[in-house]
Amino acid sequence: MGPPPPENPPEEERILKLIQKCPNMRVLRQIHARLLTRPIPASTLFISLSKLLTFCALSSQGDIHYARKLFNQNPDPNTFFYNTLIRGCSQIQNPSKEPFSLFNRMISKNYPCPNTFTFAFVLKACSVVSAFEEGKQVQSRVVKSGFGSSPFVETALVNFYAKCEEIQLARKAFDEISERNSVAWSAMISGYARMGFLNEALELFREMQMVGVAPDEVTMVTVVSACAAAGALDTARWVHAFIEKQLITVDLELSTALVNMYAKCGCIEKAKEVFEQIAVKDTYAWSSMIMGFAIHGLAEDALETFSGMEEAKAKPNQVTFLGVLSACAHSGLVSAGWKYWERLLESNVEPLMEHYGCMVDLLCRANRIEEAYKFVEAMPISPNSVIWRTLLMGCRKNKMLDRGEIVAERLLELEPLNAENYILVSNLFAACLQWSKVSLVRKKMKNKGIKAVPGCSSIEVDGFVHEFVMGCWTHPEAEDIRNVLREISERVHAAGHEPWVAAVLHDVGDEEKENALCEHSERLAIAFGLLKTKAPVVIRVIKNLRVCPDCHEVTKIISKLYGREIIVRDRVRFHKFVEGSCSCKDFW
DNA sequence: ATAGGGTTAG
Repeated sequence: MGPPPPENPPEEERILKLIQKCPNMRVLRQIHARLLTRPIPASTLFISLSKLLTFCALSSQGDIHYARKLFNQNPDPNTFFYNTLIRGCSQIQNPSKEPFSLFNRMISKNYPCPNTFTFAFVLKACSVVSAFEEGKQVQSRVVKSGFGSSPFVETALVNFYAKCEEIQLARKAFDEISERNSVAWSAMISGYARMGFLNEALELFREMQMVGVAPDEVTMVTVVSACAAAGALDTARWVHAFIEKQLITVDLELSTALVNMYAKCGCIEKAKEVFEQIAVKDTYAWSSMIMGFAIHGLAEDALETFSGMEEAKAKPNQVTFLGVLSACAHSGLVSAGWKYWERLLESNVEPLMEHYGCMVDLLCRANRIEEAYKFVEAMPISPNSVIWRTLLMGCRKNKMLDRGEIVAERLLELEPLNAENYILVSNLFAACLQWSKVSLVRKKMKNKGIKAVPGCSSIEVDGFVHEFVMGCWTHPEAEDIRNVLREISERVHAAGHEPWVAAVLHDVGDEEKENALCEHSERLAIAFGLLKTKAPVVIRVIKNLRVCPDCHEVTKIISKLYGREIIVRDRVRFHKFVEGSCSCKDFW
């Protein structure tokens, strides 16, 4: 028999014990009330309130409103109080610049003094909302404070610049770190990955290993994402093999990144294989797979996967529904699309602009332009330019001049400085043979001095990504590429293809228009692929815009004439050209 | 108490 438990432990001990295992807000409120009504030593009260604040601000069971209340009730919040609230309110659903205001309050009152935790948290908070100006102010305080050499602050700074897409500044901050650990390397590689700079990301990854820092699973996620963004399959396979050889833990995040990588690199089978090996799949993993099927035009697989997700009791989120709806759109499954739209409305997921966009796309691809227009008119949120462009593309395809002109007007008043819009409107008029209106649009565009975003295509050869910009001949092997293009042009012409010159906006003669078509970036990339590789190697091209109708036709013909499989990932989906036809069945 | 990671319409 041990000693009997003390019958009346002191109140403060009981309270500290309660806080220790505080399970939810209800209990927390009770504790808080007790703290305020019982006589408790000041030091205990102080520790208790700190713990309560930490729970409210950071626990998934917490409540940020209550955290703010606790903070505001404190007449003299110390640095820890500030830090905790700064961190807490950057982790909520819709974070604002509130963390920066809190930081500013410390600075302007000159009390309490920020420490390395403060700087790391507030920089993180700025990165979450891409508050570039605010973050720069924090940075200048970091310099003055002398905390600039903390590895946490240094890494937070790299991450902040990277998230604001200030990649040069990120690199500068990274280069200034004296002791780089894997966290710092990952932050920098992640920055390159998000910008789609595969070559830079890989170079840094190699350098990291050269200086003897071991990559971990987070590093690999960033490298895998870089491969996905670039659509570089050879490198992707190498990276996957590296992960297996180095026995790097393939956790849920890395698995999901791999699924996405293979899907974005055009290897949907491999994506599926990785996906099926995930033991417990969460919403991200399911969504990634569904989206993968969608961009490959495999609607049935996408919808089956969605059913699997429901059976597995994983909760679909906004991205999941985007995948399902775009899968329906890409395959012309109108009634299925409506069905899932209903499901979306029934769920707790709030439909975003993107979901409306999918529905408009679904209807337009199925040539139900009037239905799509009515759908847009009934939208509870004001349609954005993407919605109008989608409608306009539908009008162009169906040569609906009157409806198209109405849509064009809405589009141009909403976004009068985007070259893409003028090109689209001009294409509508060209499709309807309204040549005088075509030249009017061109003039308008010229007068406003608007320049089109150039088409840009890339192809990976021997582990290096080669980029081609429309009409740009700066590649070292430009002369050889030009010769290949000339040969393609002749052979395609001999096969009876007539170029679709309406796709060219320049005020030039037909022959020049034809030449301009031949300089579309995907043609340069494909020509380079023909030059540098031999069958059965698949020519894989990534393009920043959508494939133009003429290039789509020509690529089909090339695949037949040259006996090459060509896979083009454009802005919205994959096109797999084999033996003269495309996997999209000309529906895109 | 700190820094780096996965899905996102046309």
